[in-house]
Amino acid sequence: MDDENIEKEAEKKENLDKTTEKQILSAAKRIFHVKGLDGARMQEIADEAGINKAMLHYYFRSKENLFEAIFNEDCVGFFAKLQELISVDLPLLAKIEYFVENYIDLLLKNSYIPAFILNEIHHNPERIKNVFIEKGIHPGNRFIEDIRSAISLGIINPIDPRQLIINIIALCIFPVVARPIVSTVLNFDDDSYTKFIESRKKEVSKFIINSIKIN
Amino acid sequence: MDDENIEKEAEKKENLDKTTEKQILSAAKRIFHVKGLDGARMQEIADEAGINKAMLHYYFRSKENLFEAIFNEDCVGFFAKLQELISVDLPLLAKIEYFVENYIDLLLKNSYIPAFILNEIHHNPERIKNVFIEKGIHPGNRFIEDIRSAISLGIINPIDPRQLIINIIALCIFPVVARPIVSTVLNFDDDSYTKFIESRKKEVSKFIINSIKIN
DNA sequence: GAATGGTTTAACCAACTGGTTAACACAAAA
DNA sequence: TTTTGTGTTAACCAGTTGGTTAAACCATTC
Repeated sequence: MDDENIEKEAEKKENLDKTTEKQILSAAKRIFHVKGLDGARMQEIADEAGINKAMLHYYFRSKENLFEAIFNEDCVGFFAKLQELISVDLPLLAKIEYFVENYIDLLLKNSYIPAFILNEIHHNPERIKNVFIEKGIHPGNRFIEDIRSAISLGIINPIDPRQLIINIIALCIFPVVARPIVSTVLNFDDDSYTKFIESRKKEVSKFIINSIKIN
Repeated sequence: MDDENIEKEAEKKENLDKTTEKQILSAAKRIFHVKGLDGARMQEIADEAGINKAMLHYYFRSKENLFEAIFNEDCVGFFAKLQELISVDLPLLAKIEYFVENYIDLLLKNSYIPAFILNEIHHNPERIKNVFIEKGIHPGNRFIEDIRSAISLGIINPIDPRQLIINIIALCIFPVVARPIVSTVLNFDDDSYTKFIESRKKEVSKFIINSIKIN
């Protein structure tokens, strides 16, 4: 491969992130995340992507198709990451610490995603089933086994593993999803609220482990 | 007041619950709760109320006005109830038990409200500020004092009272808001999921108190 | 340099949306 | 009985929406 070819390859690779299709997807993501399926306008997405509205239909045929592309990608990415975090090979209590810290971090870096997914599922609960069926995602099972075994080993107090999992996830997600309410009620500005959630990385795992650990 | 008048008064009172305005409000509530502001159609609300679409505008002038009537009523009712629950005169740990049990009960009986409020605030965060400013709602302050005093009395472990409040509310609300996801992931049917949340009335307060109580 | 085929555009369209209007119904007041 | 004001309706309207189309563009192939 001579210099010229190398150059061309590099150029191609650079442009991969800027194909029309990817531009549409990233613009659509930004609009859908903020306005939701019903609130988003195809024209607005086209403007955001800096292209003609007809292009959206050329690449994705319909608004519903474009939306599903975003929604499914977000869901798969989000649940895959969750699955990855709970699959790390650590003893239960350390795993909980690891999970909480990294999950809150993930949430802070993708703060629109949880509310977006929750909203859209609330308006159309069938969607989530499609994602799980088509994409074959089954988070949780591994974690349930870890909890059962920690209970029988006398490491933690008996608890329904499903209740514990819900508790862990609730404590991580809620402050992100309810951010506008909580920060208003507790008089936080944007920056101090982010710090407040940051501090939950330690606080939440302390709170959970205090509750379940046998001394 | 003779018999005839008494009869008329009774009739009036009965019809109070069935005035056109109330019919509109209850129909609009059902539609907005399920479809949200952007997804709801004025025609659909009119059909649901069994009246002409022009009546909606006769009574509420615009979709936004009608929506705000519902949204504000829901918010005020919801936060007022929350405030009532945390204002009961009990020692902290008993208060937490009392709160969790009654709050989860409230959530189960109004299962659309939390997701509805969260969704609409996510699409328009300004809304919540209007509610708090106009209606003068300030939940939480009383509870924060209770927590501080329980810490200094050595009843519970030191914890940022705001963190504890968020934890309590998160543990109650999340399973209701994320119901479609959780019940799909954990393979619940509708009935068993309701029972699962019912059982959290005891589980959650146990979980919290285990975590903070000094033995 | 003509033909090819994927990409892009401006103009267009039918259906829908929130909102208006003018006429009508009807009970209470005059 | 007439008047008046509130409640109600069907028909209508202008603006918006998702979606289409036919022509133009442009790099590649022959």
